[in-house]
Amino acid sequence: MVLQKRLDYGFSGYQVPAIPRATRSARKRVPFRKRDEGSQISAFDLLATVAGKLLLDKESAPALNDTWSVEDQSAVETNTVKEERGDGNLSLKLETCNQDSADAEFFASELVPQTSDPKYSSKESPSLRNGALVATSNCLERFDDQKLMNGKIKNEMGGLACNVETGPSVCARFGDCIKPVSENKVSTDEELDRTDKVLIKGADKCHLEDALVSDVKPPALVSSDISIKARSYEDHDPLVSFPTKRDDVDVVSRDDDEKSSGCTHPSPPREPFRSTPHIGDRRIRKVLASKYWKVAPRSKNVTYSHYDEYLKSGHCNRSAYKRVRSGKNYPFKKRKFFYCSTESNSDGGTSSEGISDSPGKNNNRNSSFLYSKMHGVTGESSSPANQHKSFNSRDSHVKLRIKSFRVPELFIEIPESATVGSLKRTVMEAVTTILGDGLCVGVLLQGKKVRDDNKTLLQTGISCDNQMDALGFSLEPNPSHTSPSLCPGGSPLKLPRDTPLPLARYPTNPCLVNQVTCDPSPEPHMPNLGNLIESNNGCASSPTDMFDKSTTESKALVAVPAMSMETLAVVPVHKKSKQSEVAQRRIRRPFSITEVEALVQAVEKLGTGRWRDVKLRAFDNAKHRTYVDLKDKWKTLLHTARISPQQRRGEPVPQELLDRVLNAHTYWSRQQAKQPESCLLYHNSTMIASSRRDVDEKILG
DNA sequence: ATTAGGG
DNA sequence: CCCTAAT
Repeated sequence: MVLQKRLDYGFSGYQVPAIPRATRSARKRVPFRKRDEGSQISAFDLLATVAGKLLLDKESAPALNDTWSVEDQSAVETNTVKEERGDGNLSLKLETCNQDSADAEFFASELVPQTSDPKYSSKESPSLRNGALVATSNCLERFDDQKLMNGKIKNEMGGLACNVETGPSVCARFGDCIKPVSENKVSTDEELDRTDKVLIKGADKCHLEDALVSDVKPPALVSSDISIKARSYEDHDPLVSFPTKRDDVDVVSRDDDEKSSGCTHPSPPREPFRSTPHIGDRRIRKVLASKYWKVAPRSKNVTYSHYDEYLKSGHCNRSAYKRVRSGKNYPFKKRKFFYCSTESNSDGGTSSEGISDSPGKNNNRNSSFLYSKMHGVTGESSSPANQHKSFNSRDSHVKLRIKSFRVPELFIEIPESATVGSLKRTVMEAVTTILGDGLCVGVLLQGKKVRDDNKTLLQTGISCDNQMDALGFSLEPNPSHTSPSLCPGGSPLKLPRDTPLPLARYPTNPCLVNQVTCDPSPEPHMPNLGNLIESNNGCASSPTDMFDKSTTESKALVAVPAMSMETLAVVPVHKKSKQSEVAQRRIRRPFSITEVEALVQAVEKLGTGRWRDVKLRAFDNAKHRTYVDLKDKWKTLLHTARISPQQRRGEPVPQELLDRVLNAHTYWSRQQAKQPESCLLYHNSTMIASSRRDVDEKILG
C-alpha cells in the first residue's frame, strides 16, 4: 500500500496487443516518440518474450525501440489522448490517475499499419532499419528454435498465442511465416493457388495492389500444458479469410467475419482453421482494421482449410519465417488480439473509417461491446475473458485472454520548473527501463497472487469454469535487475542464480538521476528506487521461481539488448502537483547538533506542546523542518537521553544537551499537570543544567 | 493548522 | 519520517 502512495504515476497496465484504431480514439493516450539510440531491444519485445511471453506483432516492435515521449503534461494529467502518428510506430499511452492514488495506466499499443506504404509491404521492414529490431528478431528466433526443437512449434500460421503458464518454451512469436502471397506459395499448391489468385484479384480491385503480402500468422504456441492465448480469438486474421470466393468487397467483409475463428485449440490439433494466412496488404489491413475488432462467428473455418493446409504444407518453413521476421510481415498479427475489443475498441467502433462497407459487420461490432468493460481493468484482475466456452470445453486447455498486464509502478517526480520535454523524457526513460528490464509475470487469482508455480491451473483453481475475471496477470520488475545500490539497508537483493547480472539498468548513482531531471532544489534528493524494490518484495515469494520455465528464455532476451538505459526508471524530483500524487517519503535529514541545540533551547523556553511556536522561534527559516518534525525530534531526543550511551546511534548528541532535554521534559511535564504558564518558574527552579545564556535569554523572552 | 502519539 | 485522530 505504501508503495502505491508513492507513485506519481503508476503504470498499471501494459496493453500488449494493438488497439484497433477505432478503439484508440476512445482512450486517451500519450504518444511516445522514438529514441535516438536504436540499439536496444524494444521494450515491446521484451515484454512479449521475456516477461509476458506474449506474442506480439512484429509490427509494433519497431516503434518501441523508439523513444517515447509524452506529448505534454497536460495531456497526461487530463488523460487526454494524443493522436499517435500514423507512422506505424507503436504508441504508448499514458493514462494518469485522476483520482488520488490511482495508478496511471500505461499502454502500449500498436498503430494501425500504414497501408499505403509500399516499402513495408514488401521488403524493407522498418525493423531492418532499426538495429534494435534486428536484435529482437534474433532473440525471437532463438525462441523459435527452441520451440522447434521441442517440436511444439507449429508451422501453421496461427495466431499468436501467449503461453503464460507453462511451457518453458513460451515465446512470443512474431510473424513466423509471412510471405508475400504472390511470391510464396502460389506455385506450390494448386489449390491454394487458386485461392491466392483470387485473393490477389480481390486485392487489386481494392486497389491494394501495392502490397499484397500474405501474412501468415505464427501458430499459436502450444506448450505442453496449458497455453493461454492472449489473442486466441484473433488468430484468424481477417485478411486471411479472404480466400473465399468472394470478390473484392467480400474480402473486406470477410475479414471481419474471420476474426471469430480466432480461438483455436491449442495444442493437439493443428487444425487448419487455426492457421490463418493473412493477406498482408497494409492498406487492406487498414481498411479492414475497423472490422477486425469485431467478433466474428467462426463460421469460416472451412474456408480456411485449404489455405491452412497449404501453409502447413511447408510453405512456411523456418526460413520463410525468418524472413518474415526480419522484415516484412509485420502486419498481420495485431489485429487478432483484439478481436475482442476493449472499451476503447467499442468506442472506436464508431470509427469505421472509410472502410468499405461490408455487410454483416455490425454483428461483429456488437459482440465487441461485450468486452468493452474489460478495457479499464488494470488492477488485479486483468480479466481474461474466455468468451467462447464452446472452444474450451473439449480440451483441457484454459483459454485466456490477457487484456493487460499490470506494470510495476514508477515514481516520477519532476520539478515544476522542468520542461515538458524533460517530463517526456523522464517518463520515457522510466517506462523504458521498466519494460526493458526484464519482467516477471505474476498471476493473480481473485486478486491474490499465485505464488506456487508448480501448481497446475486446475489445482490453483484456474479453469475454464471459473470466472475468468478472477484471473489476472501482472508484470513485475525482475528482481534480479534491481540494483543493489538501491537497497538502502545495504542488503542487496539476492540475485537469482540464473539472472544475468551484468545488466545494470539502473544508474548506480542516484545522483545521476537527479541530474537528468535537473532538480533545482538544493536539497539532496534520493532516488526513489524503493518502490521498485518494494514491489518486488511484495510480489511473489521468490522472484526466482516465479518463472522458472521462462527463465532461460528471458535471460537471453534480456541480456541481449543490454539496454542502455542511462536513466533510471525512477526520477526523483519534487512534484507536488496534485493530491493524486502521493508524496514521496521525504529524505532523511538528521538533525545537526546545532539544530538540536536550537530545539532544546526553544523547548526549554516554550515548553513542550507548543511546537508551532518552537518552529517559528527556532526553525522558522528551515523550511524542511516542520513542527511535527521538531516534535518528533524532541521525542527521539528524549528517548536518546533515557537510554544508555551505548545504545545510542548516529551522530552523538552532547550529553549536556541530553541533560537539558531531560530536565526540560520533566519540568514541562510537571507544569502541564499543573498550570500552563510558568516559564519563569522553570527558569528559576530547574535551570540547573541550563547555560547562563539560556537563562538570560529566557528571562529576556 | 496543530497537537499528540503510534508506527 | 509517516500517518491519524483529535483538536
